[in-house]
Amino acid sequence: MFIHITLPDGTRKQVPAGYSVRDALTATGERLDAKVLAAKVNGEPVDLSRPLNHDATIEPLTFESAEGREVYRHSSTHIMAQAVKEVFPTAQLTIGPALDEGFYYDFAFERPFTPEDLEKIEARAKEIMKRGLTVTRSELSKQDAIKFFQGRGEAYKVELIQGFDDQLPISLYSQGEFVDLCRGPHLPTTGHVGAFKLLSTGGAYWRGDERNPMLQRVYGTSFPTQKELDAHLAKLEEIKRRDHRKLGKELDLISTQDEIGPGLVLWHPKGSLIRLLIENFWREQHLKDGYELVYSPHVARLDLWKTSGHVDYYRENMFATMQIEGSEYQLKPMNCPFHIMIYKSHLRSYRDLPIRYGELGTVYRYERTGVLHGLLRVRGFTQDDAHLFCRPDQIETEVSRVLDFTFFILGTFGFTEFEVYLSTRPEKSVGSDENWTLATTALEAALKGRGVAYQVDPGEGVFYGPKIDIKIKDVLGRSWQCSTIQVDFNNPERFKLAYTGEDGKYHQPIMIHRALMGSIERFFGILIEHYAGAFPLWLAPVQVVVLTITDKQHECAARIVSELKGHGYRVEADVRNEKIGFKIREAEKNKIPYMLVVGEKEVQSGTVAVRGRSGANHGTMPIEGLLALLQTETNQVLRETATHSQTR
RNA sequence: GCUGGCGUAGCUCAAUCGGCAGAGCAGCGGUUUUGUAAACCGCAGGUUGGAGGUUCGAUUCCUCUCGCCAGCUCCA
Repeated sequence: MFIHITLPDGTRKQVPAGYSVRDALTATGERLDAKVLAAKVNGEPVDLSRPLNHDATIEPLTFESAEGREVYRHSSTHIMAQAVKEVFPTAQLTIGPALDEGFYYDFAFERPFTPEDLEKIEARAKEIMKRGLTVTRSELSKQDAIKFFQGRGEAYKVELIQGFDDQLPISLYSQGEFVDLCRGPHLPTTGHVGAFKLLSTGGAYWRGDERNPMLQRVYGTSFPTQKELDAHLAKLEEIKRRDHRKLGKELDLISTQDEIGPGLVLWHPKGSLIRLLIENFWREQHLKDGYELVYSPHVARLDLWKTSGHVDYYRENMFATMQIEGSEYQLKPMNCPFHIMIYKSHLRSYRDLPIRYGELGTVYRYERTGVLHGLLRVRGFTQDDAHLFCRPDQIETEVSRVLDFTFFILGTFGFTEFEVYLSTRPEKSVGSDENWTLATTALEAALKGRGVAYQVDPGEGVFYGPKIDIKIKDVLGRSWQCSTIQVDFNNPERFKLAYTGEDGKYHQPIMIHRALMGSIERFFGILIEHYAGAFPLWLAPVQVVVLTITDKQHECAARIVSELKGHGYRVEADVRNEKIGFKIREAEKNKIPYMLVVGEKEVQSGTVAVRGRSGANHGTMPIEGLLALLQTETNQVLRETATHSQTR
């Protein structure tokens, strides 16, 4: 009996039934490309050794595809698990999946793995790769599989299998003495992994639940070649080099201090200046975009948060209340109730809507100590918050506006790639089906209307309404959650918000919560890493530094500084009794965009020698030339701003 | 919060077995007047995160506590 197979290029072949994928691919004498790791048969990833019994389309998988990499890393983690079992026979297997850039495996073991253990495991894993063991798949009934793993003392595997469907066979993969429960597929042999490295260890709860026992997780990664592995390791180094905690300290931008408390940030003058520039830009653009800016207090009566529902839904993340003159007050975890109260301060007409209140509002949230992280996760932070009050029929337009505005604001900071998620109704939620459908449809329509590609996150919405989350991609390709746009019908109800309609009757407005940068602290942390501390000219705390060769140029330097200051630039002069190399080194370390070297020659000719950050030589020019250079660079931001305003 | 690791000068790091706490950079004082990423000499800088304990003696060992780091969980 013969079957027909179809390849991605449209080629069709006839091969005997029972041929393996590999045989089918090479049936007409072709050589199997060494890069082929596994294959997708009728869309399902399978081993190359899988027998084919029916007509099928076959798509070979290589490391180039995400699915191919997953197979590769999955086999890599099996190799690591085998190494662990060989070196530490008492370790029990649990689970070990592939990740986007590597893999991990969780083991139940009596103690944490040490760096020395890691070396031993890695050495053994490499030896297993050299052995080139054939990886074979087998199937057992659920009962037999349980017996098999019980016999091997793998209690966690037994527990996993017990949760599986009784009817379906359980697949196992073995290589040498090592056998693991696994869906597969896998590489043909352990020799197919080229370059392999273990990276770190850490604790992880069994099934991710903190009530369960702590397992020992080992992270690693693998690539076909050492060169690719080295490139990946270099990227990890680059991430370390850009760490905002390190750069924030080195550049004297921010600090956190024990005496003040964890997750509470001090903004030093240079960090504050950058923040001021960001905030000024933010305010200007919001005013242009039809927002009204407001301020609200940092504490308020607890009753306010009872009304808003935060006491019921958010208490775990709130600081403790304080007793003032017999009533309870609460440090604010959110800005929305205040904006609502401004809305409520007088009657609103349908003609007033939409109303857009924006605030750089500082909130305080109690976060568990273990989650705090530099600027990215803190306990006191400022949200670039806004609340839009609108009629149901205005949701779509408002969301469209916000989308445009978001991409514009984030684009100004050099973020041009985004991941957009639409989160729909979760199980625990309030509100009518009509409202949920209305809001979700409006969000979807807005996304489609702006031509934004998005993914749906089912059930990931907030309890009070659906939302759009926007993640930005930084220069290293990492994604960061910043922007969120959330529809809310709960708070208008809780606070009894109303507007007078055309019909003279009261109607309930819809609220939209939105933040673009999310939190200024977090956004700043991301910016530091995105720019590696080398802020663009318009954000650099010091834009230009004048470096004198000898003290004969002091006067000239002072003149240049005052002239540039007159044009609004942030300039300093370094007239210390130091060699020019020393001054340049320091300016480089401070990542100052432009250095003006002024010596006898420049004084004579009335010019400056312009050196850009990282050594760029712009040559010698008169001050006017420099001003033109600076202006061109800052104007770029302004021009884009103007373009956005025109489209409004 | 949980598991593990780590807290020494402003910063980066030393200190053998429990035996006088040290270096580089930064700072300050001098010398040097210098041409594109570190001139030279000197001075000063510390209750070794905090509290308790063991010991003749603790940076070192033990207990507690605060903070940081990695991971888990959670999230702007």
